[in-house]
Amino acid sequence: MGANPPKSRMRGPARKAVITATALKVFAEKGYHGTSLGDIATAAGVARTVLYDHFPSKRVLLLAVMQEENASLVEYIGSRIAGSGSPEERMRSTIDAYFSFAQSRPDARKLLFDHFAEDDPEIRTVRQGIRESRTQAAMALLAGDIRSVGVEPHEPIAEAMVELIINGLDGVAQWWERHPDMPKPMLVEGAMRLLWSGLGSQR
Amino acid sequence: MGANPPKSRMRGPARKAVITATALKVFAEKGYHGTSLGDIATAAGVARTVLYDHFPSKRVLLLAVMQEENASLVEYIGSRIAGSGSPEERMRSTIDAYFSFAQSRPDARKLLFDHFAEDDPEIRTVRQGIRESRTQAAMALLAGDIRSVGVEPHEPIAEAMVELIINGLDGVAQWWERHPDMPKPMLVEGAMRLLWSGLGSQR
DNA sequence: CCGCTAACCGACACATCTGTCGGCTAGGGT
DNA sequence: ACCCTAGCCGACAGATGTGTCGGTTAGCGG
Repeated sequence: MGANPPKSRMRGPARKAVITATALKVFAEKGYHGTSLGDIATAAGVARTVLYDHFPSKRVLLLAVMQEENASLVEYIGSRIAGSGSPEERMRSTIDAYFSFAQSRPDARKLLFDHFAEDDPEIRTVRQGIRESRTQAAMALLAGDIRSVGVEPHEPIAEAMVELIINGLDGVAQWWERHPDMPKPMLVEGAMRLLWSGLGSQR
Repeated sequence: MGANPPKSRMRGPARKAVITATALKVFAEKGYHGTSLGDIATAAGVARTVLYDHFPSKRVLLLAVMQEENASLVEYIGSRIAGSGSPEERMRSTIDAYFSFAQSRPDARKLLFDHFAEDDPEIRTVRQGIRESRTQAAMALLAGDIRSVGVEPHEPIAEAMVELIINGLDGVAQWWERHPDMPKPMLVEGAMRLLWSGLGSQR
């Protein structure tokens, strides 16, 4: 996969970075149980045991990659939310930011969103924490809009509505991966039409 | 897990039914790669090799269960869609039907929706077919509503919007499983508020 | 009551995967 | 120029999982 012939040695941190980047790709594609450390090692161009020089186990490797990519997602979205503008504009820019992330880092999106039903208890716990923090962040963003349709943000139903929005948008991102020709602005427009205006609005 | 002592022999079809029912539970909980035939056999109260008397391989077993449960879902929803009433009423009853299904058959929902990123090529293909037919069915249901907001149902963006709705509703169903105290009518109301009225509607 | 089919199971062969251990050597530090 | 550490690897042990084969027996049909 990479340029093997040179066979040069890397420094620890550099090799570790190669490993996490490769692990992201493979885990995203095949899921936790579906990938072996051998898969990752081969794809990264090193012997399998090298992975153990950097991570004590397969589980810890996945966890490290998940934490890393989640931080990256948070940073990515956080840095491009429009602080000002109308509520509508703010929501539009957030949706736009998420779709941008999905486009520029498809593996990260898959790792964080597509494999939520893994069975390992410890992984489940971490994943649950990530999801909850994500839901809370979205809740904070949408609190005003939710209130404006007559639901108080602290009510449980508000959380369910936020889940609908998050999962719905990710569903669009998944669809986009299968239909990459669709221009992003059109997707944003379609999502806004549904979530902001609603299907019941006459035209 | 079951009443073992009697140790009575079952007829072929009855045993097969026990196996598929058990396989549904275990696959739904742990996913394809996460479950072994030993897990299923133990949970079903038989020796592992008995599974091979009914299915030639693990993959075929999963595929059989998926087809079966998908048929069940289609039948369930199809039989309770309100044929008459306003577009709004029709949408509400469909959402209600899906939430009812999610509540009465949680394992089936998980098997069909939560594990969409399995890696086995053949499984992927079948799963993709199931999803496409589901999207088309929803599209047929929503065609009128989609058109009424200015999007033609044959445009690709319409498909993306349907994906948003489906994935969003399933996100609510997932949330409901973690918060079972929420009464269903309230969930339906919340989903309608978002998808029908939209967040932008003043109150 | 008896035989025979179909249900059931234990044991085996083979493959794959995780994690460990000790050895080799590239290449930076001195 | 040499050392010696940090990066890299092959080989091994143990666990787990799939699929096969042949034997055993429950219990239905005659």
